Amino acid sequence: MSTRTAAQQISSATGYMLLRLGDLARERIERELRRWEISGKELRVLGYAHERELAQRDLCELCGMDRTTMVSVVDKLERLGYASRARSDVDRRKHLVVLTGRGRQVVEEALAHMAEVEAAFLATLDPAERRQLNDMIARLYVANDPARSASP
Amino acid sequence: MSTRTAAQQISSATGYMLLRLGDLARERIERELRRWEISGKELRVLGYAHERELAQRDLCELCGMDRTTMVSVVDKLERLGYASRARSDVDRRKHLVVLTGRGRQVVEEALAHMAEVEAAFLATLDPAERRQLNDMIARLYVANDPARSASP
DNA sequence: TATTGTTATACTCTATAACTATA
DNA sequence: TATAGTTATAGAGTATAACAATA
Repeated sequence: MSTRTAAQQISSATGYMLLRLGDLARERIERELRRWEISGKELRVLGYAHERELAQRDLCELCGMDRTTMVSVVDKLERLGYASRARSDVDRRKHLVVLTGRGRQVVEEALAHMAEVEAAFLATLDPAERRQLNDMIARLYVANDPARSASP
Repeated sequence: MSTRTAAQQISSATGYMLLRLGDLARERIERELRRWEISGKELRVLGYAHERELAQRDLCELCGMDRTTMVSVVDKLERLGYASRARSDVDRRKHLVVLTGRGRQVVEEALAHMAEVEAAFLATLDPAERRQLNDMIARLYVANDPARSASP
């Protein structure tokens, strides 16, 4: 039997620490992106729309987002002048999300900044540890992603 | 300049992978706790109340939770028969949260189960890697916790 | 008939403000 | 006057259902 209290068992569990560290990373990312008035979710949409012209429906699949949520995301990106909707000539039901020049600039600035923030976040680890961490996280994600293990 | 697309840069960032892995851990934890009809948040409250009789206000501080949120948590724990409120004799404003026998049983069952789930979650890592991961997560949390760096 | 996008609506989670009772 | 707890309410964030336009 354990000599630790229930609260200690919870606080020291790797799974719970992982969850809390993930929250810390999220909070940091969201805070840093405020200077461009966007959330992490919105940056992800901008990132996918940066290279190719994609319909809202495609962005929903890529970002794992509901189509009604996507409507409000694209509304906001239009309001900020980062993107605009363009009806597809091929299929007029589709609204392609096209980044503006400012939108492209925001993606590039934000990604450069996030790389700096990440370096600061990981500064307590040496380069070898950072590689190990990245590798372990990737393996854990693949091993535990319900989407991958869902009956194919 | 980078040869990777913006979307690739986002997806491969350690910070973002960490955030998503944390979400995966949270989803797994919440799913596994459903068999006792509780959330991770509620298990944390049960865990702290397991050893000592604490007032709702104390539990709020320990769990980083608002007092209005705590009211609904304790309401639910009472409804499930896992805890009950007892007015403090010392300070009759305070409601001590006292676990029932069933509540104690739930804490012990749930913690034992979560240890199994965690082992499965980390199964892709060997024991040395698991220790390294735990150590790195703890260091990253301390280094990046806003609560610790907030002007003392 | 199915799909894309939109709107209106509801639901969950959490926090703010106002209140009661105790100190 | 301040604190512990409660209630009512509001605010994000997201999802469901019904609808319009198009295929």
